[in-house]
Amino acid sequence: MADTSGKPDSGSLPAPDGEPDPLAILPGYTLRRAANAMMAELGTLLSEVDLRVSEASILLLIDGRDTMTSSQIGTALDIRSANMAPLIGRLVTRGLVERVPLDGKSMAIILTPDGEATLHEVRRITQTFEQDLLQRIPAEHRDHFVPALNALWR
Amino acid sequence: MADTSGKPDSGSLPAPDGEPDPLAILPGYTLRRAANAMMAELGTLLSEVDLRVSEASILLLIDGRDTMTSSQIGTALDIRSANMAPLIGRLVTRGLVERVPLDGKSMAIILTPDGEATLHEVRRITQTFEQDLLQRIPAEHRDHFVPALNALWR
DNA sequence: TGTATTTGACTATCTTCGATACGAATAAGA
DNA sequence: TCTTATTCGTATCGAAGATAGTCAAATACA
Repeated sequence: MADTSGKPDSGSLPAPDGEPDPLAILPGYTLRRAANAMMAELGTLLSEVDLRVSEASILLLIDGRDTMTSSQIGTALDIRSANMAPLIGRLVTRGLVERVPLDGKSMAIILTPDGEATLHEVRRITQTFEQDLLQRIPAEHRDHFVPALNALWR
Repeated sequence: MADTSGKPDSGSLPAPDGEPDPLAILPGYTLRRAANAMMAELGTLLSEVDLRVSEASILLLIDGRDTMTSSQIGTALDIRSANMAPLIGRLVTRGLVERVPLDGKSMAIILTPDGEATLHEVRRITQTFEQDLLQRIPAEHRDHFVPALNALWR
């Protein structure tokens, strides 16, 4: 930082400020950087309720549904059933959801009262987060954001 | 952000076809899904040259520069130095880059001839990928995509 | 009805990515 | 010289995602 640093900084070295990241014009690269930055931020916010992004997503998804199985949740969120098991397991251990037998093979994953209370906090956190995210996007681009993203995976 | 006044949403029926993901209107969620989908796709494409996305990014970044240290690369790509070490190590092992002493402490990471040849393949792959990505976005949203994303992290 | 296939939940294990914590060597400053 | 900074690197951890495969229940069908 200090201009007296021993860094050679010879004439051939591009100035740190004058040389923009040449990758920043690549849509895929900016998509990755933006998603990483936003998910890191959301993760920090959600640490307040000791939940990870994927866990919070599950709570948001199953709210108001009482017959969603773990495999249906996995299909909706694109999480393999092998990865759903420990995910649901942790939520069960924490008393946020419970498994209710549907037919002897399938289990419905439903919110407990504690889960509903936590979900309330999750909604508060995510709504603030989503609002802030949109606010950072210049107004003229804002309405194009979600439709453009949805075209990439839906 | 939920549009409570919008569509009746078919009531309580969890119809397999008619039940859209209620999270799909959340900007942060769509950002994550789109980025995951795109990076998985790019990863598949780059497996042709046996490189991961982060490794290809490094090659693209250091091309034409001969005094970039591993810490400068890490700063540019937002990769911790602890994670840079094995990343560079693998590229060195594969003969794509080499470490050149700058001043006895710092090492410049530069492309080898093999690295330049591989970079040529990487450019071909990523250019096709980036073009395809943009093509998937409806034309009226396309020009807003990169500016909106850049507002989130730059 | 009886057999075969599919499905749902789960375990174990592997890979990638990112983050800390720490150690060694060099450079810079008191 | 001694101390502090920085740089590079190690070891290790955690989250997320993927494969392979077990087991039992549900379903399809001859």
